[in-house]
Amino acid sequence: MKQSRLFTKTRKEVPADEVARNAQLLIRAGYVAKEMAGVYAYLPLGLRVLERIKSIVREEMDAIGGQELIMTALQRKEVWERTNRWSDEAVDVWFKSELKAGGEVGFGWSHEEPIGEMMKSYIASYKDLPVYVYQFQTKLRNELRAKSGIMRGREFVMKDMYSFSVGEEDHTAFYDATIEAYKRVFERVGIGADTFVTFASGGAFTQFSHEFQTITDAGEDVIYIQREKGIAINAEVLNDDTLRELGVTREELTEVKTAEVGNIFNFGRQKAEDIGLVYKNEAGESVPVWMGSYGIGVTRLMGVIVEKFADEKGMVWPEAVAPFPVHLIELSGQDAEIKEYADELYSGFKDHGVEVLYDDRDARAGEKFNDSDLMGIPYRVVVSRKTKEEGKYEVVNRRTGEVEHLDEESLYEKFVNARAA
RNA sequence: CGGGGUGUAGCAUAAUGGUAGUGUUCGUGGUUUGGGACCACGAGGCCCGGGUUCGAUUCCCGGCACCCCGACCA
Repeated sequence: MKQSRLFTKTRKEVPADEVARNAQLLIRAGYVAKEMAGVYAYLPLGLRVLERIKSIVREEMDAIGGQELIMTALQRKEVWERTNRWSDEAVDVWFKSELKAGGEVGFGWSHEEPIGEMMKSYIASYKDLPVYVYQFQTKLRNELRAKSGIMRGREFVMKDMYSFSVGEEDHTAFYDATIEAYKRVFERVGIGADTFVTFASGGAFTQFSHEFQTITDAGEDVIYIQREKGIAINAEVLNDDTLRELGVTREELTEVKTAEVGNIFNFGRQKAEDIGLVYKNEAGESVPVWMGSYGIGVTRLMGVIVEKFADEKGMVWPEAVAPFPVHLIELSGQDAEIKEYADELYSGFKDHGVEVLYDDRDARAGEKFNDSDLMGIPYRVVVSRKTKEEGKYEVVNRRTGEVEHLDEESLYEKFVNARAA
């Protein structure tokens, strides 16, 4: 993509109404635009990152048998009344509205009730199970206070998956498979080393739920970790009973600040019983389905990635989620010959299937370099009079600053299929 | 929801009871060209409603928005 055609621009000034580093950088670099408190639009560069993350999540969910669908944003009041979660006392983040034809609707802050309700139409027998479905959807939550940029908004994208199983054994197997799939997701997007499967409060159905917590000062949670044993405990459930249960002592735990990037809940049979989702077993008896719910905050994950890797110059995207793998910069000045030379390389990248953001703007080197640093594309390829005379292109690693000089073929080789690896 | 703070140009900011200055951005011209270069000219602004006042961007009241701390976050 030619940067001269990109409608977004960078800015030097930090927005006065943002304290969160992720929002400051994403806005300055033109990845997102703030619509209102806690609500952000995703612009072309930001959308690319979001889609990169989604495709990784999608691959891993598909790999464990997930089937993608998309539920509705508008939800029926009756469905939530059935589980006593329509009232604002029970759920304090509801957005609600009225139908002109009469009656009330809610804006989806979660989808476990509606999806369970819908599944009644498709699950009748043990032969219909298991079913694993997931979606990427915008959730709307009427938070009293939005904060932390895109890490905690009133509108955000979440991947939520729901499992429907016949018995505890199948249910637990899938629950465990999801933990592994989530680990792969966080590994692939680059935060695996600092992301912990964390014991957290379990809600009504089980003693614990599992959260995926990533170490970052920008987070809102506090957890205690024991790296060697791979154990992490949310501060909210840290007590003597928990410690004994998990076989750790308080002394060996380290306190860290984290952001919750994923969580999984085991509903047992309770949820299905509440909503009346039953199947006939082999004996012909009606039995509630075993259910689980599994979430990944996609936009929050993007924010966490920004927070974790940004340096003083701007963002630094891991290759797997970067909007482009390569930022091509031409420093032709008024030199038409160099411009043409750079254009050819741009075409060459396209011919090799490498997605490139090409800074073809009539701008000075400093401006282009600063913008490039801010945008955080993993590799910068520079074309100038100097590189033409040398017969090699300059390749700079955004994260390490390491510089290579490659000829055209080595350059293509470096980036072709780089993302598959 | 409790407490606190702020609303001035696209962005970031200053001053002011007598209609506002700077930086950046943007436009034009020129000199430049490997880290936001320089010069000239130009464009662009006081959140909304009410009150006090001869006169309000400024003071007062209300609203709205935004930010911070806390609470909340199945």
